[in-house]
Amino acid sequence: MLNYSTSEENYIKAIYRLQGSDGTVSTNALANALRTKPASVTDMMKKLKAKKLLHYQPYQGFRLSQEGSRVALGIIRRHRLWEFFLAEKLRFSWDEVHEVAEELEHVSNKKLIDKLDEFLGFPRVDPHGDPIPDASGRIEINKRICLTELPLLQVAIVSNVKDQSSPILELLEHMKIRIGTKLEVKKRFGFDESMEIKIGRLPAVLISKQLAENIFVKYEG
Amino acid sequence: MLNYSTSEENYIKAIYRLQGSDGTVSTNALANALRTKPASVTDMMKKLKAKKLLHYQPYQGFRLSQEGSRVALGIIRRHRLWEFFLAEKLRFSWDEVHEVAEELEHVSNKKLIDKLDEFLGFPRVDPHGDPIPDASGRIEINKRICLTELPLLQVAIVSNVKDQSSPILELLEHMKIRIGTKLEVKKRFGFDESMEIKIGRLPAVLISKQLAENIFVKYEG
DNA sequence: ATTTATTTTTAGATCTGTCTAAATTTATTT
DNA sequence: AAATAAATTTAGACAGATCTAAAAATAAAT
Ligand SMILES: [Mn+2]
Ligand SMILES: [Mn+2]
Ligand SMILES: [Mn+2]
Ligand SMILES: [Mn+2]
Repeated sequence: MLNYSTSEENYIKAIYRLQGSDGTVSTNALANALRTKPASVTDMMKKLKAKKLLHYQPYQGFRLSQEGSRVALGIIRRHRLWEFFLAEKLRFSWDEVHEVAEELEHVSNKKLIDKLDEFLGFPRVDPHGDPIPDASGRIEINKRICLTELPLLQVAIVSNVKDQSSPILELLEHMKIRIGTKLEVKKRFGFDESMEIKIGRLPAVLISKQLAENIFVKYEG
Repeated sequence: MLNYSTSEENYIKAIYRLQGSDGTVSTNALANALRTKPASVTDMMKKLKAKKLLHYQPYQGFRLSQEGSRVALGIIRRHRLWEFFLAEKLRFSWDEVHEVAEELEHVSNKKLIDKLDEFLGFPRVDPHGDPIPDASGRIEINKRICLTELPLLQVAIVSNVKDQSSPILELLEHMKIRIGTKLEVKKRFGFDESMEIKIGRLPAVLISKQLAENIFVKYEG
């Protein structure tokens, strides 16, 4: 269990996110995600390769090694547990937690995190609906579908929101849509790809294509 | 409200501690406290002077400016609030909190700390009995005296323990002495400067000079 | 298959924080 | 008051992380 610098951790986490379920990540994509320059990425890739955290051949992109993925899941665990703590215990709103967790995630004391997990009651998802890896790095990969693909009249539960910024939160709160909300799509309109949805017994409302694209749902409770 | 690096913050905090109530701190003393080298201290002092955080003339030692003290109190506030959180909410023991707080203290988000303070119920002292500065940097300077100077038969309350390591905790727990414990000194023995103390209605016990020197008490409740 | 455009890497610089070894200043002794 | 000792600063080096500008490799277009 070596320790990695804040910078190394930010690179590892970004690669994990970009590579999805086993893709390869390019220098430019990573530089863009981290708001840094391609030359800096190449430098860091050499360092992380030397530490055996990723596979990398010059010009061929990179992907995390098994150890790299393990490290990434540890960072994501810390990030999401802190987000849960901030939202649940300190009453931060949904769009404020990410920024603070971005710093707290780098305090990597195993006991701290495991005790925090226990204190929080072993939460399964963070305030954005993203799953929290457990102490051994296991993460539940529940199959979510985008609201744009949910069959008509099929009841589903909001499990996740892609964009996690302040403006979308404002809209979702106004629409009374949050993680865990049950809803169904009544009708889709081809003209602007807007759709009419019904939440519980509330009157049906219309939501835009842009909003629907950011809402992910799952079946059952 | 500028932001300072972890390194700068560690220097500022150490100077604050060493200078006590307005003394001047020497290069060697600071190097020793931070387990670094005198040359590194001189380098950093130049930087902190340029940022107007301290007064410093070469060869003449240094002391924090008003702004430097303000920054120091902010760091101490964060440190002690996290220590309280770790002990009270995550059930860390007394000697474990410091190390973790040493890292958490550098996450300097004002809202995070003020919300944490509120969540914890605005605690006045950390798990070692040290006072916690409030949101505006005020800190209560309660006059504590060392157990070695407490007059005989004078009841007092344990308010603070100087050494905060694991071995002293073990001994204090065995003796049933903790922050808030009421006790009085029954007798002092010149031979080894040990003393007999009485805690509440428990039978009197003997404690060593070394232990007494690390216990600080205050009068009244 | 060349040429052109894009992506990626290298070369060289800068900034922070640290170190060792040498020089300088201040304090202490004789 | 000199000489010696101790404390402090300077000089020069190095590692981590970043950048700009130039070179090299790969991909796309003609
Ligand atoms: Mn981060
Ligand atoms: Mn999240
Ligand atoms: Mn620290
Ligand atoms: Mn403390």
